[in-house]
Amino acid sequence: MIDLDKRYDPKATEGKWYAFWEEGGFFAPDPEAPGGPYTIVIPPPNVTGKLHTGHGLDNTLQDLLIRWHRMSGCRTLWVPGMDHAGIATQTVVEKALLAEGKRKRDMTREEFLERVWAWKEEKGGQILRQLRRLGSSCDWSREAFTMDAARSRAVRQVFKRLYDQGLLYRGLYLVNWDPGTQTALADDEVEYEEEEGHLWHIRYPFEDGSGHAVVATTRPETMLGDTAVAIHPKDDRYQHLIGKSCILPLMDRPIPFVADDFVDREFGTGMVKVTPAHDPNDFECGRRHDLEMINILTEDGHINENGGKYSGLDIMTARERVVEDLTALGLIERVEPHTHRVGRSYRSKAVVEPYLSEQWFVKMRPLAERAAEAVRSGRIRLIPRTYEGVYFHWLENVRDWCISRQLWWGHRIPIWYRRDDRSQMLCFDGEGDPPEVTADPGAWEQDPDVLDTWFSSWLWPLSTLGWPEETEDLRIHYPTSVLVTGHDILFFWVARMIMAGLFCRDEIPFHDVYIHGLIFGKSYYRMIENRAHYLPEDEVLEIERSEKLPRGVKYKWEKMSKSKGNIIDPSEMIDEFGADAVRFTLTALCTQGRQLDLERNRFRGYRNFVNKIWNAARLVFMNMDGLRPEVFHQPLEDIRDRFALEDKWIISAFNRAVAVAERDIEDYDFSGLANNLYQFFWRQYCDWYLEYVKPRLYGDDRNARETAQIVMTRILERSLRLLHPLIPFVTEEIWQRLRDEMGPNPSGGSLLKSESIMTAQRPRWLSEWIDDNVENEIQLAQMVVDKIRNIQSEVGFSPSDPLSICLYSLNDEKMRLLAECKHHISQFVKVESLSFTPVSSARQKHAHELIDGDVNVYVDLPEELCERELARLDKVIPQKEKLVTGLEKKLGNEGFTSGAPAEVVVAERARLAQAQSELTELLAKRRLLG
RNA sequence: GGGUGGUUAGCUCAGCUGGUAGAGCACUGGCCUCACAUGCCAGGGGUCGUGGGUUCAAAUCCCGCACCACCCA
Repeated sequence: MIDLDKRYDPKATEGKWYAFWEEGGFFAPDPEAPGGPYTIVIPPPNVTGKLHTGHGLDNTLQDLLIRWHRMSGCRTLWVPGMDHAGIATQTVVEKALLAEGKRKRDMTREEFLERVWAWKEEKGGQILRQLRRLGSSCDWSREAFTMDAARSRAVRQVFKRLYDQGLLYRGLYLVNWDPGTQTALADDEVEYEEEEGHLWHIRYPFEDGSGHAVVATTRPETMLGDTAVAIHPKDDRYQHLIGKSCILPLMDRPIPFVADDFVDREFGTGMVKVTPAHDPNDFECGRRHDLEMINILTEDGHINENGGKYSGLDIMTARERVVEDLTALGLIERVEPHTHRVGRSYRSKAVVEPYLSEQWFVKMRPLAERAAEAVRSGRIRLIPRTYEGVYFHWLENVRDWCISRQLWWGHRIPIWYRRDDRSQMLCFDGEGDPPEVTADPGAWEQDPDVLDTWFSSWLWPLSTLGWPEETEDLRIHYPTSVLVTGHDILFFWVARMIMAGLFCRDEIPFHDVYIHGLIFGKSYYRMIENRAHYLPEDEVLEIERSEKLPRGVKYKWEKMSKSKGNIIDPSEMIDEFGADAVRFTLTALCTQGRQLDLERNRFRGYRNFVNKIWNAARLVFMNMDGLRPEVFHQPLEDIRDRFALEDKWIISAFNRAVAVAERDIEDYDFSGLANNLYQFFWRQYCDWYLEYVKPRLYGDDRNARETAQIVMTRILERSLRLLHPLIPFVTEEIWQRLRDEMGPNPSGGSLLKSESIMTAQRPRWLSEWIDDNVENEIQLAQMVVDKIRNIQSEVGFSPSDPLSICLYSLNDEKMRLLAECKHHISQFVKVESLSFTPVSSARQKHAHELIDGDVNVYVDLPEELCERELARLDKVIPQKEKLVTGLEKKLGNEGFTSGAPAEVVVAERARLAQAQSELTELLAKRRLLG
């Protein structure tokens, strides 16, 4: 006999099985697999990253799909890897150096990069170890890194191709400048937030001395670089100013008025100062009007020599000085409080400055058109489809992509300039230096910048499979099957991968894109003086434990962040509840919403589910003795005539569950999948089937006992395989115990044959096993039990009191069925006597229920409980009356009887007839008792 | 300002090819029933954001409004 503990202990099994899988080589694609390839490439986490709940969700879903398809017979590959994360990694290493008292600027580039690599080897990639704990079945032998040799080659090659085709250019452009890390950032790397500031109204005197214009600005110091004042061309107030000029205060420079319809007439005075070198709108305006672009900032965020006497000041000081000086000149008309959106570097948190500089760009238009077409034509599916609109909108308005970064850590731009004539360039995609440079090293220098990290990750589906080499992996596994990711990187990653796939190989990178929501946490706060104060961690834990909200404490759902105290660490959850519970929770959480709200308490509920499975197995194993392997293994078809009603029923229900699960997987309905499997296993298999089966297990009929053993064990085994993609550890643990006991099928079948459940075949459903009649019959028995239990509980029988029950129907078929289900009923309620003869209502006092209008359930009532039954009737009768009147009204409406489809009318008539007879019974009963 | 999604039980969400509502958790009451108290049984709880429209019939389709969230300016 297999002996299981009373409770499932994840700690005792998870590490063991992961090692078993990994050492057994089960993660690699099986070239013998009968099905086609199924491939996922992991969205590469940052090398600096730690596992957060978002990763947990993303990778749980991928592993679920991977395990499902592996068990479905596909040649399945999940490629893992990491991203070198330019800025993030450089920042981390710089901090580590600082702790040793060293600074990057005191080191050579080579020395610094050596340190970064050393850091990467030693500390990087923690997240991949955490993914293992989650059970991720990636093929680690194919682990890729965006900076490794193969991936670097791909980067250089695509750079050169773009360069050769004229899709790369170097230009002066307004980029997002991070003065903290001193690099340009992509648009997506800037986070905007509302901040309190001021709106200064400044007077700019007209050149002819006839008065002044008033412009409003949130950033007065930028006026040092103003080269125009813009007004709306249709603004009647200022028509006379077009073509004139005013004098820029402090700089004493004449600047023209220009008419441009980007001006918002309603905002401020309707006049806008134009600083083309420091504001994106102004930059566009400057281009349109051919304005001078004056850069007033240095790379580290100070005013440069173009700022006159303000040069050398940092931005905030310059702002104060400028305002002081303008005030002294009487040129500040007024100042008002103003909230505006401030962009900050997602990495350094420094305020991002629009900054004019020379950068490399990718021309996006031609790439974008093909990327849009791939989705429009249906070659790539976005799931949910609602994202298509957003995707097209972005591509239609896409701007060129700034790919240079002023960092040391990253792919060095493979461009060499001639020192004496920088317009002469070499682009080289080989290893090391180009031949021209080797021949005359002194004459050339390489571009000092590196490429945006996304410039390597947009190649990810290609480069991880070996591109630009035409490898076997590439041939078999490209295009990949699905990309699973959060909606936050739809643009800067998903869309660009589609572009890269089409550009490099003329092929889409994946067929499906499954886009899930982002996980939000519950943050608790108190309002103090109109400001939200977040609660400290210990107080949050206290609240969540007690599940009571103290007075004055409120909560809201927000993006997880440390300052809000609403982070849930998946590793901690694994420690506390086990990896299976965490995976199941995240799967069940994943509805189609964009915001997925996650509470700690949910993990506990699904931990309980895992434990339920364990205990169901425990029951099965405790009652398996005497079941010989060759009996266990025989095809269910062969013993079909031995099945009891409940055996047919659970087999039918199981097949139905598999069919539903298949549909859920096809639809990427993960929460639906989790819920359906949960319902099947707990509500049907455990609550009903395992109870139905007990009389046979404990009875004397050896043949019946054996049949029960076979069916309950086989359904358990199939359920384990069905559930395995969601909860791999507990299913493997139970399955292996069963396999130890029963061994592989002696006659060569596939049951328990494979070494691990993860390479066993997924259960399939057969329509011939689904039997509506059987399900209806069992449903009747269950309704009888429900009614008796309802009476028992509501009327106040003690559960230990045996009941005298009578079931009666005029319908012979149902009578036969109820008689057949006699042992089912007595299994669920304690029975004194159970008879099937008609009862005279007058014979004695009893509680009564009617099912389907023609099955009577009578329970004999002791005198002292009559009043309780009366109370129950008083509750039920008005409900029934309401139903009857409602239906009568509906059927009395001629519009309904003539307008609605005939079958609907018939069904409603039947419902009414049934409700009426039930009501009559209830009223009669009430008279008798009252 | 533009766009997208949402508003259903105390909470988180299903349901939406139209026929008077479901799950999990939470709550209330009863159970140490021979797998499981990480359990078992029963129960309470919703005029489906709001105002219109289409229809015999609307949570479900159409329009307006309010509020929330996210994305892009």
